[in-house]
Amino acid sequence: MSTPEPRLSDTSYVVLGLIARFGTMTSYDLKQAVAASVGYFWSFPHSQLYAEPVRLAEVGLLTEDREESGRRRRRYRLTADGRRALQNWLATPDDGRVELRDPGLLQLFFADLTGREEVVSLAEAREALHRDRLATYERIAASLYAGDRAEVGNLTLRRGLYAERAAVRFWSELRTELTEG
Amino acid sequence: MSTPEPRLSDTSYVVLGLIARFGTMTSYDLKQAVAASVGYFWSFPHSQLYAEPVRLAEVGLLTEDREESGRRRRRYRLTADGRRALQNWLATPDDGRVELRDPGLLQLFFADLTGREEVVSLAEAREALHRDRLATYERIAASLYAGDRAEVGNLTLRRGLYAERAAVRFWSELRTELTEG
DNA sequence: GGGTACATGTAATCAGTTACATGATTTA
DNA sequence: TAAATCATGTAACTGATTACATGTACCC
Repeated sequence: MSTPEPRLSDTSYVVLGLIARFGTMTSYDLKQAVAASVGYFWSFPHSQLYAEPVRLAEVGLLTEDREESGRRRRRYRLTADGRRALQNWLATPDDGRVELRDPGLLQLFFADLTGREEVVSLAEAREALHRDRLATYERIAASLYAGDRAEVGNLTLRRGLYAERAAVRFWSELRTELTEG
Repeated sequence: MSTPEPRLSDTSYVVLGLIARFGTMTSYDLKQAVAASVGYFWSFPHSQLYAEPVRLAEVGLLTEDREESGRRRRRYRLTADGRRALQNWLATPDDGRVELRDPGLLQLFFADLTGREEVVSLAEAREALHRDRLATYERIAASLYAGDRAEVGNLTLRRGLYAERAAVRFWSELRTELTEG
């Protein structure tokens, strides 16, 4: 209670969580881990994965331990406070907004300001994009399919599958309606 | 080609698009319009709806015309350049990232660091949230249902319906699996 | 041994958020 | 006529994005 309650963002929790999971990480490790997992639905540039741990170390949620030799990497670990902050966050369902941020949807929202042509190619492009992502997720799922379906690692992936299927359905329906209508 | 190609964000296009649609708008009008439509899937604080048009006016995509009397409101209109910029954007399918930003999903991603209890209440909370939103969208859809299903105004709403249904399915399945498994 | 890609970081800028502030209008 | 709420705006801050910079390893 002595420190003035540092404000933690979702980004902070990504960092804390990954370090909690893997024990010790450099910023580059974080970058890799993000790219291979959360990055699919929660991405940010790697520069944040350098800046954020520094902040977290400043407020005592991480320890920073810099190599003396060669690359002088900074290795981060969780402190007791860090673990507490993380548990605390995990224990209370976040009521933050869920947002489907899709520039394509924004364009569709303004479809009335443009021609049918443009909307058709928008729908085509977006359908293709989501089919791609769906395929990617399905490949990943297949490769994981030794394990239990409800295993945690698979859960966010499953969420991705559902979301992508909905997206494909939407855009392809739209395309059909526009070209056959 | 004389001006140095102002960088336009998605926010810029929301502003340009709404002004294109309605002709003349104050920042407050924008705020209202956003809250009632795009805001559902692309939100930002009202302060940006004051700041952004100022920038757009500076780079010549809007004209600003300030009331002399009483409230001295700024009324914005599209310039020819503004319309061109907008058409231009609409004519090229944006290849920007689609992201499902959901803090709850982030928590789920770190479910391995916590107990089953916490995950259950997370799933319950999220299921409830999405059922709510689904209900809202369904009410809106019902009230619009005089018109054609494929009418543009309804399209982003339909997208919302699909997305919310997928979300409800996901979280309620998860809850079931966790409590019955 | 020169090029290319990976690894690691910093700096500057800019957009987004929070917070504050106050005038106008309605309502109790 | 006081309180509450709507309307309108600005300022300060901070987090995110872009861009730059350079070291190290590997590949041809």
